[in-house]
Amino acid sequence: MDSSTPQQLTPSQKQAVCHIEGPLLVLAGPGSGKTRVITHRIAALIDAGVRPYNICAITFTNKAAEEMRQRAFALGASAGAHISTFHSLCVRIIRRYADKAGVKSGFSIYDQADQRRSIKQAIKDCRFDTTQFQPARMLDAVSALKNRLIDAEPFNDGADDFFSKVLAQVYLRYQQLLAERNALDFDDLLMKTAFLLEGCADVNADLAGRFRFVLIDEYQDTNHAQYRIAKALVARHKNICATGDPDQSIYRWRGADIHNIIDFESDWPDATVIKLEENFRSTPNILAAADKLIANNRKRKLKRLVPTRPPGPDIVISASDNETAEARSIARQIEKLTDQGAALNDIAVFYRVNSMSRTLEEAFIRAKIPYQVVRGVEFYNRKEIRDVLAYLKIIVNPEDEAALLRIINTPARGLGKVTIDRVIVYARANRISIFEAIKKAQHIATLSTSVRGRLAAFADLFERFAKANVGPVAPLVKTVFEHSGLSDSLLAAGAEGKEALENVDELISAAADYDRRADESSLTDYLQEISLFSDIDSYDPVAGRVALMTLHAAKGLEFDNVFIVGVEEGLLPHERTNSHDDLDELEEERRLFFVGITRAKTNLHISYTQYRTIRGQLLRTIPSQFLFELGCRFQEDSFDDDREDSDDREYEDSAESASAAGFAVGQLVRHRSFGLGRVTDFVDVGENSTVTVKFNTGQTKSLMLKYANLEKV
DNA sequence: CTTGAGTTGGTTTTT
DNA sequence: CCAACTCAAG
Repeated sequence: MDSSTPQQLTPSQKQAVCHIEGPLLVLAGPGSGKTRVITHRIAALIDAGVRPYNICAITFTNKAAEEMRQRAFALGASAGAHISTFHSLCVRIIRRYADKAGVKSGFSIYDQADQRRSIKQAIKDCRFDTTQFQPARMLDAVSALKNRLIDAEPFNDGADDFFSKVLAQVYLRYQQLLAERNALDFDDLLMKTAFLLEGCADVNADLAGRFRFVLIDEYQDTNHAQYRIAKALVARHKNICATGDPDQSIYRWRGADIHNIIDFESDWPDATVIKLEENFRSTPNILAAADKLIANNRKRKLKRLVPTRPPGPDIVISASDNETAEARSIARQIEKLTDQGAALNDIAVFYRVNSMSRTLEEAFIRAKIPYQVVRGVEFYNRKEIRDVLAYLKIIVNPEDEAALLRIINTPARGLGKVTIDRVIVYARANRISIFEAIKKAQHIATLSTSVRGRLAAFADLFERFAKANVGPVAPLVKTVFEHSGLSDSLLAAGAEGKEALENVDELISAAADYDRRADESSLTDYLQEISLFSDIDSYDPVAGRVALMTLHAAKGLEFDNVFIVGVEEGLLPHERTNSHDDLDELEEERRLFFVGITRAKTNLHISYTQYRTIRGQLLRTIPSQFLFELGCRFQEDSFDDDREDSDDREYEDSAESASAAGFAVGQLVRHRSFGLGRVTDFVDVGENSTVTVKFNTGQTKSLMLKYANLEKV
């Protein structure tokens, strides 16, 4: 992604590459060639005689890990260094020391949906009301505790107020449920690993002994658990190299602790700190705006943005009436860019929430602009995919009740709620798993003969799947899909099931990809790998399509042309952040905008609308406070541009009122978007008359009378 | 036991 | 607005 970085390393980059022994913090601003520094450093370590086996590099996403592997390899660093995300590293450690971690190696990794079901179950089991104690809230609380490495028992011991006591019980039960199901959630992966490293001398000796050099990227987004893991890993050799940028910390809400990077120097008193302040990516105007914006944050480590590129085009800030007009306007500008020779790969559109992609997609489809929505987990969240995966999970982990309950009657096979309840009662009474109980269906007195037969057939199905679970994964996925009856039920659904069928085909090809890539295919490994799949992993930078993604997903990327849409109060900063009373949250939203802005190399286009439909309701919106912090002039002609070839009804019927009469200077007028204003100029040239209005918002606009829909007041 | 209509409630960002 | 849930009819 660092294509803009010059060939030669700069002095400070070289310094960061060549520093070998001892703790090192690289404070790297956006576009400073940080990735290059890390890969060069890996190569330099190996040049200096370090065995790749002794190097551990930790990245933020699988994508970044894959890229780093390739880049290090290209620099001549032979394979063998461990390069992965925190979570993948944890899975490997836990699998190796499964006994000590208290799981079986085929453990399931619970994603958000599985976690929700389980916590809800836990709340019910504890006889609490799920409306009073919302599952999502409880899950957040549990997650926060795990991120701080507070396990259920110690938390329970220390719980003194009412809510803590409730939470403690739910937390205990939740952990119990996961243990029964041989499952770990994302936070468990980190917590278990931290406990293994800190509590088991031999595990620690093994890993801290092996990794002589540990490199951690995006250190500003590490949470406390990750911090403790890192600390334990480098305890022996003390060769930690952390890189990051406090100004790009955007994951506070999921436990990231900015103090990890802010306090690095007090944490490691003999640390060397190198700042990479030169920016090789963006034009000076973009950097100036980014710098002015981020200067509004109080909690930061001061760092400059030093431009190295020649000046480029102005940043464009434009307004549209509504999100449809905004999307159309962007489509039009993309067409203009491609006409001028821009590649679609070099164009990206960022937004705050995923739901905003839809309007853009519709506009791009109409304009026939190829695009890709970067949202990887979406695919794995599809019903049909989750169903197939549930079958696969049960093959490696029959105790995974979340998976089992999901598909026991999918497709419908006459095993409804009543039957399942009876099986569960039997299972609990005999202290066996539901899957075991199904196998013993003939002993369950409460069941009819026909139901017993159906349960036996179900158990038999998995008997056969287990036998087929050898070698490559793809053929097994196919077998499961066909023999489970899922295939038939989708075929029976006709046109409705067509898309689902195609998705499953895609899943099978993805599995085949895995088979090709893996040294040794195993279903366990495959399932754990895709559980850790991230949104950005689905991004294909050479696809020849415009990239659409959230601001969060944009981290680490760069594009020649960047559009940031919906920069409005309530959206950015987002209303759910309580940014009114919580300064920290407001600052995080500002950093998010900062990240978006600094992805742009040459053209940056920021837009907001006057009206936006949110959850089906048309709302009046106001420009984000952040816009005024950029120190840029707002483009005043942006509305005209929007409307030029607009085919919206609302503009057409405005023609009558406009043609009715001329406007005198000083006339008070109302515009449906801008509100009240006073006419400062009027050029009467018949049909194409223009009127200049100074609006009460402070903006002055020149408008085509026939489109402006001005109302005399 | 299954299905579909109707209701309710929650509602950002993601490994 | 949408997903998850409830409940009654078949």
